[in-house]
Amino acid sequence: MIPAKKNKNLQISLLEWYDRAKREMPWRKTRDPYLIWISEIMLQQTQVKTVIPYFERWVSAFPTVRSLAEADESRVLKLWEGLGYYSRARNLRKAAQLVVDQFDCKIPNTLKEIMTLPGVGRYTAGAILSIAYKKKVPVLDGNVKRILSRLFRLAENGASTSSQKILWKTAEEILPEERTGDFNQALMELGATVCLPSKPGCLFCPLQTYCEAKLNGDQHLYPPSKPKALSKKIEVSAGVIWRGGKIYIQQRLKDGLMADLWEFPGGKIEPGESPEECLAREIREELGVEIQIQNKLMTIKHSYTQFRVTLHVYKCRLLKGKIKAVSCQQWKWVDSNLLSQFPFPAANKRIVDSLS
DNA sequence: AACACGGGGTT
DNA sequence: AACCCAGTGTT
Repeated sequence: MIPAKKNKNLQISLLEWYDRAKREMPWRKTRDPYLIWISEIMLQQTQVKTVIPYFERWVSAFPTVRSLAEADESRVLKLWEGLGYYSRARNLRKAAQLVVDQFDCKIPNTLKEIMTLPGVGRYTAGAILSIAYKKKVPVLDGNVKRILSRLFRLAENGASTSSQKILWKTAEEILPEERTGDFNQALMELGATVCLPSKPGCLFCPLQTYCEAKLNGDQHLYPPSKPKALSKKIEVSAGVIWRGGKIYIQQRLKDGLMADLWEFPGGKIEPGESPEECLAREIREELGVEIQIQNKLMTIKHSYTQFRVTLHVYKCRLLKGKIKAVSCQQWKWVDSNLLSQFPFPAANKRIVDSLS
């Protein structure tokens, strides 16, 4: 809980700052729910500067919900051209038709109803209700998350569901009774112009005397950075080749990634290739033999620093050919209960564990 | 909870 | 080049 007095003072300071420092934006000259709605959709993941010309053109082309509802989709998309996330435009048109048909041409003014419109999630719903209808409803976007995290030293970055929940709750608690729409916009404005992600301008911040992170001098620690996105995903096949009670393994080259470790043969699945096709190809290329795939043993997901690997593991046997391994230091046929003596990379280790 | 969706700005 | 951004819908 936020102490009532602190909350009140903080609200006053922020609103004073907003009145003084807010930037001019076309949608700040209106309280038409339709126009507020359009602006909020356009502003999703899109910067103000980019949105302004699109908004102006849109208002001229579709000044009312009805004009949008009656427009051809191709014309709507043409106006959106270059703005990205095109489903926003398609949803906007669909939602406009819903508003005309089911809500008597009026943008709904309750959270429950407005969120039935395609493209309107909790953020957008909160923005429209608070700005256009003066309802006391919070918003939570990237800016507000960052500010709340710093203001209350919340170790939340919004990554998990529970973290989201805490942030929404806080966004609600902090809300003033009056001027809720301005207050919400003020939070976002502060996040966009002062409380920046990397270099927060605390010296110019109207909330500097309330901000727990600033008071502790550790504002740079909030919000805690999200775990690095595991950008690249790769799919790999590996084969457990049995011959007379023994299993084939090979030792990786002495340089490079996971040097000198042992592994099961296999490789990366190429586009359009099935895991089985991949395995047969890789073994043909690396060992010079043909194999028969008997059955799938397991699927392993494993994260490396730079990759997230899905490893498809198959039990196989040799069909024909004599093994002559390339791109490995040496190879061995090993009794399954001796496999664990050899060092394997983590993902391969899980195959070993299942075999012994 | 992870992912796709897009383009532009920042580091 | 990676990361971030006034998010939402789908799986």
